[in-house]
Amino acid sequence: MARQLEKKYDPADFESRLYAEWESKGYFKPSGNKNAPAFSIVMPPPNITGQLHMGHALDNTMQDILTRYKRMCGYDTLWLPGTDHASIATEAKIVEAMRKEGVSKEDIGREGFLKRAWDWNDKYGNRICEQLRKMGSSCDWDRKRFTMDEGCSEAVKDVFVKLYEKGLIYRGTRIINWCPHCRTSISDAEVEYKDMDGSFWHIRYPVKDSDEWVYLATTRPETLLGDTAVAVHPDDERYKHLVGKTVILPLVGREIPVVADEYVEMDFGTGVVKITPAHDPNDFEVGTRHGLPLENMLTDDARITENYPKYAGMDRYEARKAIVKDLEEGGYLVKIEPLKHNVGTCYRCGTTIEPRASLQWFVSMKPLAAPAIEAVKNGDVRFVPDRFSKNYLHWMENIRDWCISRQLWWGHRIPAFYCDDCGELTVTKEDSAVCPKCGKPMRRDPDTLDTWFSSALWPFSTMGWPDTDAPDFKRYYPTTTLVTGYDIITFWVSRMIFSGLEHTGKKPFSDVLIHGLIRDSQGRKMSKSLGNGIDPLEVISKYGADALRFTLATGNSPGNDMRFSDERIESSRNFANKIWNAARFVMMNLDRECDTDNIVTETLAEEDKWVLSLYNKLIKEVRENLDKYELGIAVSKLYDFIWDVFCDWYIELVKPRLAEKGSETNIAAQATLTYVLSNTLKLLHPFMPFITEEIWLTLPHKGESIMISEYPRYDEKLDFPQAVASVNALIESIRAIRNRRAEMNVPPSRKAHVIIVSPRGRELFGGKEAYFVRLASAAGVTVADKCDPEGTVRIVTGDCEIFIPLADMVDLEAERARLAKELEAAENEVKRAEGKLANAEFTSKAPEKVVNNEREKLEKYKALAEKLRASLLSLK
RNA sequence: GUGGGUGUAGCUCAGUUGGUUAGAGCACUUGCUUGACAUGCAAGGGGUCGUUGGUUCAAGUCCAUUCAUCCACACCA
Repeated sequence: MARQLEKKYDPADFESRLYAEWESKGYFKPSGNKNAPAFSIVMPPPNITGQLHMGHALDNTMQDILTRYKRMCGYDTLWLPGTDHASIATEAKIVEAMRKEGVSKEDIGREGFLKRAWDWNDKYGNRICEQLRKMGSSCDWDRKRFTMDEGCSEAVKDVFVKLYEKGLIYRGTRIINWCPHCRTSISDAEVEYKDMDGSFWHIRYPVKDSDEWVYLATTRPETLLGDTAVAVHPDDERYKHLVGKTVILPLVGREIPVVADEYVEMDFGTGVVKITPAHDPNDFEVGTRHGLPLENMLTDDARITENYPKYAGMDRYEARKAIVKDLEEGGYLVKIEPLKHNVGTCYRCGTTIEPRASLQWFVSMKPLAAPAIEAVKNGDVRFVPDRFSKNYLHWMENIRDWCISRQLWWGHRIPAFYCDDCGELTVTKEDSAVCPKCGKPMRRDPDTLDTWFSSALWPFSTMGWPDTDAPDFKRYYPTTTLVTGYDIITFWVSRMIFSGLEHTGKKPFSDVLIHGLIRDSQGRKMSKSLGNGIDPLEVISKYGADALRFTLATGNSPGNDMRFSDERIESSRNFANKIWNAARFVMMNLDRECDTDNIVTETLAEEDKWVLSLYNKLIKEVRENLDKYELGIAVSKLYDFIWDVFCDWYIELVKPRLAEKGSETNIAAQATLTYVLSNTLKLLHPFMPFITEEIWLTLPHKGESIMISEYPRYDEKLDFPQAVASVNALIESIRAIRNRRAEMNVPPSRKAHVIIVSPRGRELFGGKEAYFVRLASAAGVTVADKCDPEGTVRIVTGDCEIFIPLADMVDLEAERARLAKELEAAENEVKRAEGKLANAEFTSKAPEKVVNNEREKLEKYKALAEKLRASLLSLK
């Protein structure tokens, strides 16, 4: 053997070494085999500000499992990595760092700021990629992209100009969500609503030239400054006489009209609503219908404007206090009620959003949404699990126009130019544009685009689009599967779908595999503020990447959250350790080169055939599970096979034969051990790439690496049903004997006398005496035509009876009780089966297989009950 | 308000198109220095699958009801 495994399993010994080898040998690159089907995934690009967290770890483990599996199945496989410039998050981070230096954005200007941002990207943008390497991610790093690299930027410009020319991007004044902290607009999707305690202020406005008042209530009294009307319902008899009249705005003295609008609900409150078109989406609509002026009363950082000298410069909450106080003193305040209401907050910084009328760029969504809805409805794009298509459709069907302009510097600058001279607006991909109308130089729009605008193009902008002849675009687009969490379906998945359809005419991917969140051991979200996050890198350094990946794959069912705990990661590490030691055992018993691609079946013992059959079944099931994205099920089957079948039974059964060096049976045992181990490692490789490679390379093997070997295929030549039945019977008997000995507290040092089996045992266990000796503490096995029940403990299985001469240890009373209990259970089964079979409905309607199964079971339990009865009798 | 998830052993969770006696890990009890592994081995206890009803020959699995819990979206000033 070229190399032996270290005695102790220590993943740090080999994980990074193997990764470097794989990468340097180019195994992560697509095979380029034109005859093979393509399989492609684009990695959801992590933010350049980000550090690897458990969410990334899960997402990338799942992608890597699929990629490695498909690669081994012979697909031409591309997993394309990259990073996202994350405009708002990155900008906030840099501004914060600058604040500590006492420098502001304005101080250094746009150029200076962008330089800092690019420096940041150079310094930290690659950090997360290094961390993904530690996970074992087999993505093609040579194809790594960045949302602001040249190609992606070109795609963004192209898309913007095309959509503008089609009339699907427009500029207009609308109510948008304004974050006073980030000082930018954000989209509807970026607003998080939180329940907060607030108050309901009831106030009254005097009607002009009358002693009447109108009573109304508001959660935001300070917006009174921006009121340009009050509204009532047109059918409201109480207020009909007021419509068209004028009320006087308290504190301000502005005269504003009373308008009639159906938006007002008569039954709610007093039926009168103050209308602040510049600071409320609904009021904006009312304002538009009635031609009301927009009165913007707040600055960018949510302070009162100079228009209201008494309050100017106060922030919105200070102003609220001052205004309430003034209202009270002026006799306008009626009462204050406590109220819980939902307040929109910025998803990045948590600041309360200020709805604000503002001139921004928008994408007209309705026309783009229609085909995106259709693609999911007709199954062209499939969500796994399916229930998420409902979320998606709900979002798409109720979609509003997408505000895409951001008052930030870090990002794709909007390719729109304004001529200050003639007022012309030009949208063009050219950078230094001259006004097409008057030839004067133009001023570029200072705003940048929403980060998600470029993310939406990711599946094709990374493949060379807008060049539709780009080789990657032609070969790997549309991609096969997108793997992501349910939390960004609206942000990202939906936008990729409509963008792909609109710009490439094709869906961006066929399947969307959704996973849940990783929670802590108490089920809480991992968050910085709670400090309960578990760092995947720490887990890797302590337990290894394989253990982390295995933990993330185990119990992974699509769309569901999972908890992460020390117990689970330890159990995964123990599994890795188990494999390691099993492999060491196999190797120390090898004295010849074994063929791991083929196995000669003629000389195999029954247990060899047994393990091969179970292995063969495993291949079929694991492949089926992986094809259906059932990663958690596949991995638990591998676990059970390796631990229970291969280690606990097969290795134990085969041990005696390993001592018989040079014999035919010894050779067969070595061959089977090696064959099954080596190929099971292949099955496991997508889940635990490092340990499987390290062991596989040490075993006899053909080829350079397990990761480019062929994934095992089901082979009917390896099915041996008779051997399976026979070895299962053996195992059942050994278990039963152990069980009896344990129950009777037989000390392990005490070998039983020779075990006697009933005649049926001759066929069942002929030649298998050694197993009983080794595994069931027997001194030997004899077959008796007629057993002496005196002085033995009896064990009855479905197939035969076993007698152990341990009479001196038997409490006859307890023995009888035990047999009686077993008999009762058997009789109950007989009754149940008989009842079922007596039911004509069952026998006629149930599938034949199920009925036959029931018949066999009935026979089995009848025989068992019969034997138990005989045993009981003989004890009397 | 609308939509959705979850509820299975003490804990955390699997359970694939309905079909043997419902599984695992951890925890627990008992016994083992078994020449691969104590990160281990063997044996064991522990569940009326949230409730009630229905469909079916057959329900943890499908339908309805209800309770609990979580989430998403939308929100009336």
